[in-house]
Amino acid sequence: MDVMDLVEHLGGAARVERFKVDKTLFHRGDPTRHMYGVLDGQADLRRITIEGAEIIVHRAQSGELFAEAALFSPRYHCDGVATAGSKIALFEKTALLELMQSDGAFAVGFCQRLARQVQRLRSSIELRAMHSAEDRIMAALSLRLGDGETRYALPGTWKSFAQDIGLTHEALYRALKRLERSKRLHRDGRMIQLGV
Amino acid sequence: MDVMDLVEHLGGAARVERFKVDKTLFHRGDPTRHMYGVLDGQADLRRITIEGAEIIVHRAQSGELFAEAALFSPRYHCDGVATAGSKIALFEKTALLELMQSDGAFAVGFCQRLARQVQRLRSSIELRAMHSAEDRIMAALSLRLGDGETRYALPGTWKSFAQDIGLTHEALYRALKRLERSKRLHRDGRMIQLGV
DNA sequence: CGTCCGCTTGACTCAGATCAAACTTGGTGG
DNA sequence: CCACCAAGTTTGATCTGAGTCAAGCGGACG
Repeated sequence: MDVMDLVEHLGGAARVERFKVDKTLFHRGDPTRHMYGVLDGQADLRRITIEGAEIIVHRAQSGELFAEAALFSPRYHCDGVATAGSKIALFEKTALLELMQSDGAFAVGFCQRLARQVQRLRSSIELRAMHSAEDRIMAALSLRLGDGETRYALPGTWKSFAQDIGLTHEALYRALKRLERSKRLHRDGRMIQLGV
Repeated sequence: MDVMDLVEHLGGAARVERFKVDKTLFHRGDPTRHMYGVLDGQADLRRITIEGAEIIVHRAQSGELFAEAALFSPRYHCDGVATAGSKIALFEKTALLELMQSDGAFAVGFCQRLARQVQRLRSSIELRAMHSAEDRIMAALSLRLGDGETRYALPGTWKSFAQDIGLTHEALYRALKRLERSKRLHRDGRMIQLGV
């Protein structure tokens, strides 16, 4: 179930809008009306600390839902802001909850989506607990590999991979070079060959 | 909805067992029968990398569910191991899915639980993107504070707080001292007073 | 053709990890 | 009630590796 499936499922209770950079989607404290899904672009959930600094609670990329928690809270507890020109889907909270109540299959599908999210996020956290860049890269790749596989095609750029695993691109490139020198990994463009 | 609520909801399809340290709950590749909830103790989800190293995909603490993804997968893709003497609830996958299908309110409640998880995990990741220990501490505390509050009672030990935010306890204590010296925070045991 | 962006490498810095050690605190059991 | 042990707390010294700033290369795309 991807974001567009959700839009179709909800029919009139969902709509797609375009937002310009820095356009605010909702403010902290507003009553919750919508859950959102990024179709294209990027959006941030932000909060202001006591000291006035801004912290990013979540940066949603294309294909991600965000503000799911709004479904279960009467008010937003963060600000939502488009951080690029973005195409974003708005899902009416009440309609979504009703659909979940009444349509068992839909509810299961939605849970599945959330469960996968949880799984990905947890492994991402444990990954970041590894201090060595080399270990982090090897672990991240191992997680993406399925079942005895030893080759992997990077879906995005190396730079975005660096972000995914919480490294600067410089640190990534250097660690990759060390891994290649010690024959733990070989790469050709975006094809990666583990071990040898 | 906490773990014990789930046990009651599921009746005969849930049971509670005790596991000794290093007792394996399930192996990677086994057909999925259960989702789990830690009542007491600790359990790890682990995978072995190509190079034979063990990576921890998730460490579940008391009160947490784990292996939710098992609900939607025919086989476990990690090993599950108790890392302490633990009391763990086992929920039958099929019963859970059926209940979710047929009982709308239950499905919504389960989604709520997952949504909160997602929310917490995301903010935890963004938190770890902050490089300075002081910023990390202040941001973490700000997130735990609700709405104009300025005092906070730490639920666990400082050491466990350090783990939560991805610092060593030494780094935490030092940063706390700096924060106190610069009057950005005051603490008395486990009571924390922000700003002043 | 020029610009943007991903890629790559270099030099430097510093904050947090690591190892070590002392002290408090709380709980257990005799 | 006290001895004792485990765990949390606190401080010190040292080191390392990722962040940062800087700069050059090359391919894609308008």
